[in-house]
Amino acid sequence: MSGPDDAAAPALLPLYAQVKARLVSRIQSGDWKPGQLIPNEFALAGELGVSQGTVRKALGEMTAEQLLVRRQGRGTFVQRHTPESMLFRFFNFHDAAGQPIVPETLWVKVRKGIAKPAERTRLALEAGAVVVRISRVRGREGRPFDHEQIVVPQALFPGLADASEVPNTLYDHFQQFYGVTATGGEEKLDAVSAGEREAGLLDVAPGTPLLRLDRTMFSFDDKPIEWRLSVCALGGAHYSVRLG
Amino acid sequence: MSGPDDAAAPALLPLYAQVKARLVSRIQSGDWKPGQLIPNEFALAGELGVSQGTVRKALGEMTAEQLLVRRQGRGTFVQRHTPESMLFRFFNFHDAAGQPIVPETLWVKVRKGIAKPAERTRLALEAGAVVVRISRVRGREGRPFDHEQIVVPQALFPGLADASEVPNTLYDHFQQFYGVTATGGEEKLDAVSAGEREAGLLDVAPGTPLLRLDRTMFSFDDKPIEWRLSVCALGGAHYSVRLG
DNA sequence: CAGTGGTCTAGACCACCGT
DNA sequence: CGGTGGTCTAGACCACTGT
Repeated sequence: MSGPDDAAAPALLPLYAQVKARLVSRIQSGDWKPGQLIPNEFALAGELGVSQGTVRKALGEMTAEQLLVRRQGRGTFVQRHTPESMLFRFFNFHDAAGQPIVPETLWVKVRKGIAKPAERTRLALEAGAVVVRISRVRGREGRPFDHEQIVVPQALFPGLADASEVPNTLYDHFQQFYGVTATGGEEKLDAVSAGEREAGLLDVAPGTPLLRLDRTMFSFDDKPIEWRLSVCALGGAHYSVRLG
Repeated sequence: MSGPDDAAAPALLPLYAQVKARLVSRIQSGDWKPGQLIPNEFALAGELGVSQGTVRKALGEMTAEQLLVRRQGRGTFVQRHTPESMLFRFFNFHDAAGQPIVPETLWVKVRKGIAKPAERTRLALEAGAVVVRISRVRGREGRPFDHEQIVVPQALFPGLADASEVPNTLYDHFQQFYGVTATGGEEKLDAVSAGEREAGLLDVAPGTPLLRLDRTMFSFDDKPIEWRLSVCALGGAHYSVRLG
């Protein structure tokens, strides 16, 4: 309606980017919750004092980043993590036939402790910060597939270490119970030999080649929320990457 | 200018998608060559009988797919593969410090032959088709890093098998000399033990864990243009993946 | 300076959805 | 049917580039 500079926005960004930042912060703050229907384009445009096309551009970028889901005829919703959507996005293993692998948890142990230097670096924590460490073995069809060592800041997930059990899929649990949304991550892969301990956990012979994954997961503003070190006995399965 | 249905287009697609298809085909056919400046938005809009905004949407998608490069104040250009851009896009290895690895070719052998069943499947070839097989060892700082077995259809790259030497970076060479542009690919990773032959080629002990990559590369219309099987002795390096 | 892509607006019509 | 997102248009102004 009025003009390009309206409210208290000292930014030097395009209007649509400022609109996007405002909408993202509404999700980040919990003002808009996962699964919730948000106002339509015209309502947002009127409220923010910009045109509908500008709102559309902001919503389009947020949809591309998987923060929103738009459905013609229904409306725009905040993306809600489900076990299925999380596996599809962040679990890249497929079997020999190309079918996605759905892992089960075979064994899990949760501890609490003071963050070690390596953990502080990965999770951007201050000295003395408390972390929750989850060690678990996951499998497919009852056979062990990978051993994961997961570290998260306790401050983000209070009570996680004391819960009676840890859910099989973590990221949807993080979102639903702690309001922490995983938005992306970085993963580093290499190959290692199974030592005595991994061989026992994964039921393979010592020396078996394993795929090792070193993953850091981020939320909004690239804030680290999880560090995960996995070793996998693939047994005919593989890790899939799309190049583009 | 006129309306939504103008020329001979029996499609049931949005206008911008039809525009995009036409523009892609101009690149695919070689009408527009890599590095070339293409007409501006208004010229294309006038020529195709649509509005500038519609052309913009098509160009935007093509830019997102790395088919075009747009530079404010200069114009829109067909994306040109360079050794650097190809490494950045399709070579995901980084050293322990996180720096991208730039490989050299240490050893290479080129042969010609009739496609085997596995090769026919991967490259969608008919029985009796001729393929070129490239076997090479690449390294960093003179030390062997990976052994690649590359298979391409000879029909796409005539004379490649008879060339005096094979360039270190293939995809830019494919584009520049054969007009074949790699647009994307699929990669499957797993871990294996070094056998006698790989151990010798990569200068490691037999049994050393290696990262194996099985890659199929595609051009326009998802047409397969290359199958590549690599085994890598990482030695502190790693394969990087961005999750999102 | 002229030409290009980048942003922003205002309005129209269509396709789809639930009631 | 009314409401939503999806498409398409026409025009304006800005920011950047090279001459």
